[in-house]
Amino acid sequence: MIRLLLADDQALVRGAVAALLDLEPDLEVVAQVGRGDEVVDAVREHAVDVALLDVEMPGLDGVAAAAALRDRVPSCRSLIVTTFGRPGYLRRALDAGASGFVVKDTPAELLADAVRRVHSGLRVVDPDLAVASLTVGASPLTDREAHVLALAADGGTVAGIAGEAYLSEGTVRNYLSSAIGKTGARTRAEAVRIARDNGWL
Amino acid sequence: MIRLLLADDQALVRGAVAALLDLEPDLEVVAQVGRGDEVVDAVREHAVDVALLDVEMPGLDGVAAAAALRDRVPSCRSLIVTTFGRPGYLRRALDAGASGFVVKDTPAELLADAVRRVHSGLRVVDPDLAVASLTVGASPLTDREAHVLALAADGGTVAGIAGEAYLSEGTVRNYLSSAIGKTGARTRAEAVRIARDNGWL
DNA sequence: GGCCCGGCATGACATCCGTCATGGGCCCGT
DNA sequence: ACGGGCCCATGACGGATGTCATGCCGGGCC
Repeated sequence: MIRLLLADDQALVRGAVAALLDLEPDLEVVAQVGRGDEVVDAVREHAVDVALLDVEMPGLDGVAAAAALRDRVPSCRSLIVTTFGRPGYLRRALDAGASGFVVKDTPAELLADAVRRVHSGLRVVDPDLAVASLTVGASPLTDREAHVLALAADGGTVAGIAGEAYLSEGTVRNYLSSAIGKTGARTRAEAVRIARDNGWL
Repeated sequence: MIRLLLADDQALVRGAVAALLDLEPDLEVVAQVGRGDEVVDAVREHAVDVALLDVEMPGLDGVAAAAALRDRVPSCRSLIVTTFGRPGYLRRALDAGASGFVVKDTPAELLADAVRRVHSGLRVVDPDLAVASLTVGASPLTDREAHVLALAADGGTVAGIAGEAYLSEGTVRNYLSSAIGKTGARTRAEAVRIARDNGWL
């Protein structure tokens, strides 16, 4: 009997996936959480074998939760199950010690198999996404560039970003210009979009 | 026996919700589609009583699918089930003849009840969202303003937007300026974000 | 020790953007 | 018929933005 934890901020999806996996005779959902920072405690308490983690979650995102599990509960394997198949997500997930990466586009029948494979020590990776990840490559952005770009994401002005980041306005503009150049964008907003789509945020 | 259709672009979610609802003795999922423009045909073919529609779908969005159902298969009721609880979505969904509106944050146990209520002719609306919808009000944006703002969403330059919309650059700037003013934003990017969050796209 | 890269900053410049005034055409309600 | 709202456009102005050159500091790496 494989003991599972579900982490997803959407209660409906959580419950539905639980119903789906409980149909399998060898799988058992023993815990559900809606926040990333509740994962480690729940995994410990319920002796979880495999944790299914969404990426977009409040508190702690799924990739960070996978890293926390690797460090603090190494007996539990992580399977990332996410809406967005962004190349950067896959890379970071594997770096964080996740054993698998599945997008929510995949047919429901394959999820149980993915869980079993992860539990048996195999790696499960969406093949299309693996190719995309190799094609796109790692993020060309520097830490500060990514940070400033993230601050620019909600549409603030340069002065506002400079205030939030405790930087000079000129420096902010330099970072933005650099990020625009590296992403091949023509506007700061386009750079934000490209970086988002690639998972470089 | 209530006959259901599921429309969601994420196959995994579709299958999971189907598993969840098939647990109920009086509910039966008889069709699943991944595109909005396949809804009407599937509803007709399988004599569906209630259609569960996601908003974000390729082909035709869930709200438009609900409107199509109202016009062409009035015997079938629509229940919008969506990720984003945006006030404008609710308003447009009700205008399109949907009988219910549920966000994916709600507990899984309530979904079956929502389906039953919709089937019996009642309206089901998330109460928090109803309040937000009244507070926020309808979109202050004009058709063209919304259109131009949507084109600006992916970070293009004014010239690019003007080209796509067959408008003068000055006109584009006027519409953007007007949209910025109406949304209370300080930047075009911020106006895009606000309009998105409110479902004014 | 030299070299490169990243973080941080300043200054200057051309361009783009947001705003405002103004005008014309169209349709709708009264 | 008049007013008002939306659609489309032009022109001008100030400020914001993107780019470039340049500089200083610190930490790896050969």
